[in-house]
Amino acid sequence: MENIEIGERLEELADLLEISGANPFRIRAYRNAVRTIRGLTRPVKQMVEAGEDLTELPGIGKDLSAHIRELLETGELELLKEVTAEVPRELAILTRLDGVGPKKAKKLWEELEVVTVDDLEREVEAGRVAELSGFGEKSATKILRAIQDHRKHQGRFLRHAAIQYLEPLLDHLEKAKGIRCLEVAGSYRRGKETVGDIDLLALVEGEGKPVMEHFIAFPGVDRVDMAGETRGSVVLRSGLPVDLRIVPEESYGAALHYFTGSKEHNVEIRKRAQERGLRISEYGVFRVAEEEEGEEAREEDAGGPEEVQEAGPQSGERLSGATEEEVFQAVDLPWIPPVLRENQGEIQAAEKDALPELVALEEIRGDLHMHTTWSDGRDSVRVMAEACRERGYAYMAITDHSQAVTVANGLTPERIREQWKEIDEAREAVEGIRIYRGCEVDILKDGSLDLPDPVLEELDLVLVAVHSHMEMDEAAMTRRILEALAHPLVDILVHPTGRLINRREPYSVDMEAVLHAAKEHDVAVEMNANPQRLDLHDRHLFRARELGVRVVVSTDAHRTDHLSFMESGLDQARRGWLEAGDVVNTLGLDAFEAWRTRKRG
DNA sequence: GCCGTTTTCGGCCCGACTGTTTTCAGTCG
Repeated sequence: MENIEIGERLEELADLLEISGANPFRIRAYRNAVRTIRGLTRPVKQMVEAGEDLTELPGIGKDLSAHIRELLETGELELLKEVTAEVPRELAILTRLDGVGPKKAKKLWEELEVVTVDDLEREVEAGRVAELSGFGEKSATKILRAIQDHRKHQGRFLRHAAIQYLEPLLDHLEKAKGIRCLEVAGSYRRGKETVGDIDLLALVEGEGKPVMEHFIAFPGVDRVDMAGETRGSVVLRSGLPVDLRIVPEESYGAALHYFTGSKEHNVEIRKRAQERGLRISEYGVFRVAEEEEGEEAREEDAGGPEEVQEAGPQSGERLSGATEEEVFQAVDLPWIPPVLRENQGEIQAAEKDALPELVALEEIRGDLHMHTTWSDGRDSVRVMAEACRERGYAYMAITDHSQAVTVANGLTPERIREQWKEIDEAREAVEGIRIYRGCEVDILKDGSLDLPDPVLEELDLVLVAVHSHMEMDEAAMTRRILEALAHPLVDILVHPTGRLINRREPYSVDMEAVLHAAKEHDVAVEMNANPQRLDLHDRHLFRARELGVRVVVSTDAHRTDHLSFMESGLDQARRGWLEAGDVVNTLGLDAFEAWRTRKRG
């Protein structure tokens, strides 16, 4: 069983325990464990086989370690069976609906025997939900809307798409009176490949209310979910939910940190604050007042009308919070880049002053994956070369498809030789950039390559990829790819998992084995920057780095404007903690030339 | 259920907003 599946089972367990009313802290413990499992770069299975003690992992103690072992050994979990005997499994799905949490799901089930989303819709329409105590007309309407949203919008938004929907709103908001600063926080700022919603932060001078009114008056707003003094929430016509938070100057850094998240990172930071007698909220960093610490006990003891200072959000002595640096400083840490804030080791690394120096766009010296009119690209070799030179690259590779990819007009040995003439012409015409003859060679079903060795030998750079028979089982697919990696002329494995975000799942392949093979055969793996792909995933990149596998960040451009995908690719690379030294195409021309010819005598 | 410069008990991040309530529970991020 893989980490993902272990995480799913434990999460389901947590959901169901929550509905059944278990101790909230116990539930939190399960969720913490799920996070730990999901954040691991190695299969738990492997750790257990190697005799490692799982209780060494954060948030995993005796019980959870036993649960995980049970899942690995039997594929099942006794506790989960016991809980599902009491609470139907499907109820966990209901809590994914906006506005429906564990308490409401339980009530709907107990009072109306609602189990599925369809049941719920029927009961709402029959008017029975509105009659339940604790519910009402508004709740019922909200649930109905949540059901529609749930059906319409299963997946998250591609980051790339979200910013396009968002830009007109940003233009609109900047015209609001009193706005001094506007920033996108949330998972967008952390560089995530997809976003569920957009969190906007506005620094406002004076009253926040007019800004909130301006926000909800944006013509592209489809509906307003809420609009308070400091927080508002709308859904745009594109379906993109947008939250706006309005904060004063002295809180700006604390708010930016808080609304950037991740939630898990924030929890850790706040725990650290607590250990230091501080309280961090979106308002700033505060020293916890004496009265506050002993508050509970005092209330019980005295019980009188005595005036006790309210423990409001801004009580206690404000220490800082205007900048993010101040927030980190309060808990004795250096500023941590947003892309790392996932509580996956960045806090420990920051403590030891060992944060990575993340790879930057200025360090990229070439793009090694792109298509032209010779296969399925829009632009000619020469036009692509000029565009790459325009970006300041020192080198580039033309890598059209090979013959097996017929839908993309892949190149036969004869046609690729013709293409080389055109590449020669471009070399003459476009100065100041080295143009390599490459090819994205198909990995055939049996793991052999789609072009004969004599052709491969004449290429400057050999990329390999899977484009067909993606339904193979994991063992077969892994064998197929390992076979290709072992070929002595292969340089780069491109889009290694084949996923298309929200559209096609990765093919089943043992990525751990692939990365080990890449290391063994000195093959680089690609971070494909196409926004639909972003393949490899950040966890795999992290693992590649751990194993010392080289990574290439390339765009897979099919036209000149796709060359700008490099930016999104680097976001993903940074989320995988990559430094320039991990990325082959940061090498200068000479060093890259040395790498490129490492296998070519 | 986990964890420990509070170490085997007693804690566990913090606040906004809504709807259904008469002072707050539930949900969300």
